Amino acid sequence: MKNTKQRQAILCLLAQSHGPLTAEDIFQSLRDSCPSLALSTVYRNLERFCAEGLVKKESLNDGIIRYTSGREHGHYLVCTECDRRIRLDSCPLSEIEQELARKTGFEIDGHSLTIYGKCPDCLHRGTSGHPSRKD
Amino acid sequence: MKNTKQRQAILCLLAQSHGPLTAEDIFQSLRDSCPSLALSTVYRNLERFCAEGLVKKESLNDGIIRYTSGREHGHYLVCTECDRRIRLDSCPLSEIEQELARKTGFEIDGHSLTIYGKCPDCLHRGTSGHPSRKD
DNA sequence: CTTCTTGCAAATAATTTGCACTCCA
DNA sequence: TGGAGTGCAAATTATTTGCAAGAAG
Repeated sequence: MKNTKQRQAILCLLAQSHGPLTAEDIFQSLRDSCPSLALSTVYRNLERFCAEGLVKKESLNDGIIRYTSGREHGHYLVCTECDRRIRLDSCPLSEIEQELARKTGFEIDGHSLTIYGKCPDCLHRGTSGHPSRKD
Repeated sequence: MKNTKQRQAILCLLAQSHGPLTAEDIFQSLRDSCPSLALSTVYRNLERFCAEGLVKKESLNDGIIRYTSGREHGHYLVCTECDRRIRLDSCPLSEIEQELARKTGFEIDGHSLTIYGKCPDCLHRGTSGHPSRKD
């Protein structure tokens, strides 16, 4: 895989980001540092990075794909009101996966786990809180 | 919420389905039994059902939203080659969620968990197997 | 009747693709 | 220099919306 400014910029941005980013997020963020960058290049490279395992896709049930730096294997507790996220550090699934592989004959590649809820702030604000997120 | 043919048909289909369905899936499946049905009606009702808690959304990282009958709380082991799914019956997360709620003050609403891998058939067929699924 | 729903068509939004040109190795 | 990579614009695909006509309570 060739090394280009665009690829560096995208990977670098993802590595520095604290949460998952959409293709559009990345495109906008790189406007300044890489003005000629095309949105299609972002998509193409993200797809490529996924194939190489450098980056992971996720989609939080709103149909929009978000990408995270590959090392960033993590699970989140996300607030359905304000989208605030808390990273969960423990991953209780490795044993389960081994068991599952034995039972089913699958070769397990990975998993996605997200827990949804309402954060304390949004709870106290009542259910009629401001709509800071679409879904 | 008024009771219409369309709504019955959609809910009924979801209840009988073994796996999550896309809006398009539902639209196609109901072609015969409900010829005048519009795709936008499917979307509108699915959205409505989600709001009422009758149906749940999920998205398997391909950016396409799938819907399942509400009771159908389940987790899947899905093959990344052929999309075959195996339902997992145990859900090891309830304890974890309780712990999490105590620690973070979140009110936990639910979670999504999907485990990815390659099923025995696709493994034996080699990695260059037929592309039966996009992602 | 009156309001909630639907169907249709047109509008968005997200993502992909074709192709000529550019730039890394 | 040659082929992988890019930008642009156009094409798809998924989803949403406006509005007049239809059906449920």
